[in-house]
Amino acid sequence: MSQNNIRNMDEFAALCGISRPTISKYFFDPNSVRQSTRDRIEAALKEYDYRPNIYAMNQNRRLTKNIGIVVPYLADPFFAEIARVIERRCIDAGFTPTLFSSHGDQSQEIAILDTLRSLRPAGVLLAPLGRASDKAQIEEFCRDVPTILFDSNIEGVGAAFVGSDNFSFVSQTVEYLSRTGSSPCFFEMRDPVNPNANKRRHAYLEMMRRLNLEPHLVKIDGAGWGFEEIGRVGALKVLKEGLLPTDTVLCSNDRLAIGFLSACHELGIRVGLDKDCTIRLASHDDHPYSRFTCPSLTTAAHDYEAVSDHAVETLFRLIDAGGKLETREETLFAARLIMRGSA
Amino acid sequence: MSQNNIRNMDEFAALCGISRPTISKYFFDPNSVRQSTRDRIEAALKEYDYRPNIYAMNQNRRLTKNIGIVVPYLADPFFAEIARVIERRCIDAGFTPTLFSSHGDQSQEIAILDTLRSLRPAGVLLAPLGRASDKAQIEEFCRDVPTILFDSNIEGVGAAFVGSDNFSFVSQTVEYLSRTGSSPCFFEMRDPVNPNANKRRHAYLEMMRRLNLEPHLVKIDGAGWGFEEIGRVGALKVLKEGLLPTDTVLCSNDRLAIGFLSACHELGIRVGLDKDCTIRLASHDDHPYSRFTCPSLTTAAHDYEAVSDHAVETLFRLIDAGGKLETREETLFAARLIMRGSA
DNA sequence: TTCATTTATTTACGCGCGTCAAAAATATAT
DNA sequence: ATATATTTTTGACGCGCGTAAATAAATGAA
Repeated sequence: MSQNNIRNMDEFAALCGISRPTISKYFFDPNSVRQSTRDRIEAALKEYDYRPNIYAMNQNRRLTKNIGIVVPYLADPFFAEIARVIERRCIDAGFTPTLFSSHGDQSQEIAILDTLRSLRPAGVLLAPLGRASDKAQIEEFCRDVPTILFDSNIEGVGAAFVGSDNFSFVSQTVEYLSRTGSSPCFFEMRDPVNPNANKRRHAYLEMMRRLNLEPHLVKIDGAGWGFEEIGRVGALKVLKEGLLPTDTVLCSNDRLAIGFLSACHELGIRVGLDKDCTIRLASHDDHPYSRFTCPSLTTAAHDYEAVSDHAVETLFRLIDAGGKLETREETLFAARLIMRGSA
Repeated sequence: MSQNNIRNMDEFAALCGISRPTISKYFFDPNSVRQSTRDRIEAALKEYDYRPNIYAMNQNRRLTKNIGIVVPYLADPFFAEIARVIERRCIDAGFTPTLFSSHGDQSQEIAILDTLRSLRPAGVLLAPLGRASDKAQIEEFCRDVPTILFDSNIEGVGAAFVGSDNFSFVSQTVEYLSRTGSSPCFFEMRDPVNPNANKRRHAYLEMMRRLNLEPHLVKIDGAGWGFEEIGRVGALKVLKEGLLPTDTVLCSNDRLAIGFLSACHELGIRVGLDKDCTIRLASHDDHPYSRFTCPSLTTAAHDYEAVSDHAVETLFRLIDAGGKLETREETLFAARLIMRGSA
């Protein structure tokens, strides 16, 4: 590899002895130039390792190879993991994904949409903040940029939604818990930021009705994205004040459950199925850490791969279709019950 | 806010009745235009909400407002958290950070460096993969782009390094553990990806020497970034085979410790300070989840804020200085011992 | 071989913006 | 009021690249 003095496509074209537009064509699709031309270009590429400026490319392309990925809170390993899988799928398909985190902040989410417009992405995979989102802004963005929503739905917004079927999650955990022991109460935040939480509550109530069991909602206070701490503090209060209506607790999500476990340990309350355990605990999400808690968490697992794959696939279909889909698709994936030590 | 038909700066300038270059100047620094001009521009901004294309801006600016942030593995909450803090600092300082994760993959890390060149960032904050990094490529990148390394050092590469003082971490935990009970063995991966792990081992050996205690290294197998699982499997093996030389275990990092805890629970071994506990466990990093484990982890905490602040600050200084610093600075922050339930 | 047809390449212009040097406007000093 | 110094503004060009239309080359049929 010689000195990498090549600063732009013009210089590289000159070194090849080929006009720049032909080089440009090659980079868009290597098969679109004659084989002999392609060989010459690739020989030159080997010698001087030139790469076109991706942002200059995107400035003028009819359709870029960019994809925007937006998650509400990247410090949540759940989103970190799903982002990782999605990113890989995009790269494998020859796209250039750019990852953004709203960090739980509305103004941040709006700023990201703005940045995304500049990026001129072929498509966007957006997991909105949920309740905290500025619906109107997102709606407007989706009108301009081909967008697939995932994780958290906003009715009628975006070309499609890919997520998990909350009823499937809750029905399996409720059914399992009430079949194998006393019926569960539902442990959740009073004002959940995520719409999935509401769907899960409704699913819980509906399942309890079907099973002819009395439902108990245990609502705890707290705001923000520090769910473990919220769960811990909430559980401490509930446990200390004896407000727990049953010995079986179903948490809305794993992060709350992790906090709940922490509170139990603090109070010397044993959780699980062993003789000396007084509480059974289950939850939803199959958070990356849920198998390492003590005891490990019984939970309903997202089909991470399926959700990621289908979201990406739908986006590619949307891009191929020119940015519009016949009808707005909503795809929900069922959960898989994972029985571990906690219930 | 009227119809947002404004597609570029020209159109916006026409609507203002001001020349485009003046508008451009305004966006670079609102104070650089006359007050009356500024008022007219800002009035127009209110009416038509125009925003310049950030990537087109960066194409030609002498110095952009972009900052690249690269972490080795974003699904690790430690990096997610540090990235979050750094991102915020950059935004607050008027920069546009773009976050990249190498996902533990060398080719991915190299691809990111390539993308970063296209982005023309004013500066880059890079946490390298460590052992898996292509040192030569990173070195070359650092010659072209003002770069601060953080978390994981590469000798002589980059304008500065900001990280944690591993000796401070280990000396505090070793001192505490051996003062309050039997002396610790050191639990770590056989081939750690991260150079900090090596520094920690050396620090452990050195501390044990100083305290005149016999050191014990417990090395476990495993590759990749799934540290919890590696720790769990490794601990299971060690515990089952009775290979643990002492009842006090010091893990190289919290994620391994989380796996260790999980293994103990699986085997019915109680960890902590209570009467019925047979093992004490401590670790390093103050991982976001370490306070929610059961028992909560005694650990040596990074000063996240200080590391983030100083890294960002150093980068700004580097940018102001035109991309070169007098000498390569290495700043290490001391740890803070956090005593919790596990030891 | 010749002419029509297909494919490859080039010319010329555009994208959205930054930036220089020159011109115009304003401020300051006399 | 005039001359000088100091902003502000503008015109012209450039950044690195994409792309339509025009031209040239290669291919194939007769």
